[in-house]
Amino acid sequence: MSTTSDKGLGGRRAQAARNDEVILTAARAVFLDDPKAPISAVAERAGVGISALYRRYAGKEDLLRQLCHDGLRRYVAEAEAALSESDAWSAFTGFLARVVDADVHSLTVHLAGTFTPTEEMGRDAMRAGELATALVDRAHASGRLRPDVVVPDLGLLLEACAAVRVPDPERTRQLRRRQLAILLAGLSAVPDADPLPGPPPAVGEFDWRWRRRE
Amino acid sequence: MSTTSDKGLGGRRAQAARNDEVILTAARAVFLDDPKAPISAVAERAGVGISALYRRYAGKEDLLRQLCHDGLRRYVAEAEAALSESDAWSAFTGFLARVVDADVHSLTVHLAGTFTPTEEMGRDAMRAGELATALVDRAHASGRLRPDVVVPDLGLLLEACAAVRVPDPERTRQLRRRQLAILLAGLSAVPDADPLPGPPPAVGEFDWRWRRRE
DNA sequence: TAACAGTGGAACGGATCGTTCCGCTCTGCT
DNA sequence: AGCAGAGCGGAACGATCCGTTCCACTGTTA
Repeated sequence: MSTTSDKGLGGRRAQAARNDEVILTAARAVFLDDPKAPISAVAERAGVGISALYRRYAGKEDLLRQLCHDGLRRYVAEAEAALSESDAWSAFTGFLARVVDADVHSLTVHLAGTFTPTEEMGRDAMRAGELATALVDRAHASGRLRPDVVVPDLGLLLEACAAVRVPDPERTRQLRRRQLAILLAGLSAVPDADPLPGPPPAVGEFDWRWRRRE
Repeated sequence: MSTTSDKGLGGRRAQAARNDEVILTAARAVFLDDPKAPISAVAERAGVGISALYRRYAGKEDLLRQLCHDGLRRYVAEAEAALSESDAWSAFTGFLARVVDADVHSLTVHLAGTFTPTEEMGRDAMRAGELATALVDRAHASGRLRPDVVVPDLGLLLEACAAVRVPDPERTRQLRRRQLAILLAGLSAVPDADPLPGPPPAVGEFDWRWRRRE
């Protein structure tokens, strides 16, 4: 089919393959910064023309969906990795730190509602929920997590970290780690703590995010 | 000037005076929900025409500035009230709870950058900073606040609470209170705690929010 | 009853954005 | 060598949205 190998440094084909990644990276950066950024901003950031985008994706919605699904898969992968650790508490905290670092929350929740989800995404989201439950259960069993913490509290926690945002990405990461440390300290079991107030968040309370917006 | 008293139930004058409040309330609700909502959404929510808005404000920017300034004044007022309390820790936590409930953070930070600020706002912002410092200092002195917490951490904390958002306002308030409780537990001094990671946030690190955006 | 403050909402002009389209380049096969 | 076409850049188009202006109308005030 070609005289040069598919992965070789050859001309057009390799350039195209490289663009696949360049475009996805640019899209991630741009849409993390502003979920309703124009598609032209992605092309500009990637240093390619608009048609290079439309050759790969049917439209904006398609690109957004892919990005979101990637984030969801990352979440699932990190959760599975964490569940294979032996220490339940460090699995729990390590998982959260990695998810916060990768900005998975912005990729999933903040992009949700801007496209119609696929069935596979639904399945992955369900799997993510199961894994999160397992992680929280194990943390509870270890006695290090305060008992009145429920699974949906994780969503609130991730939202809180994702809300921290400064122009420099690396500095953003540092500040989020600090925020996470405070939250984890607040989530740690202590002997004579006041119970957390209000009805705890329920799983169904955040489904509205996935319904189509605007 | 009028046969009916200015505050009486008389016709047009009273209607206009009532609209002043109705419009401000609607604007607050709308722009809290979406900082870049169109001005027509405010009119619709208030149940008035667009000209009723333009009679009172020179333009969108003017309205946004007023809203933001009101939020800033509320912040200052709550801080002053808190500083007059005797118990430093309950002053600190009570202040945060009231500011979170009033959604002052969304009114100020999230609206900043959409208008050119006035000098008076600059002065009020400076005063707000001084009051926050006093509140944190007193909390430190009481020994209840962990020593490595700095003043700009308050901004991160408020951001984290403002990020919690569900369709129902009252439920949003409850969930934010829960989030605040977790964060305050994390901010409480405990004997053998790991120090908070990373370089602590600095005051100047968040000025960019007040510079004009887009 | 004349003047007018106050109002609703249509209409306008500018800006933005998703998508299409056309002409060009350079590759890879024959 | 030569050609078909994959891949690409970016101008152009049409739709939408939004801030602001404008005008006709209404009830009140003097």
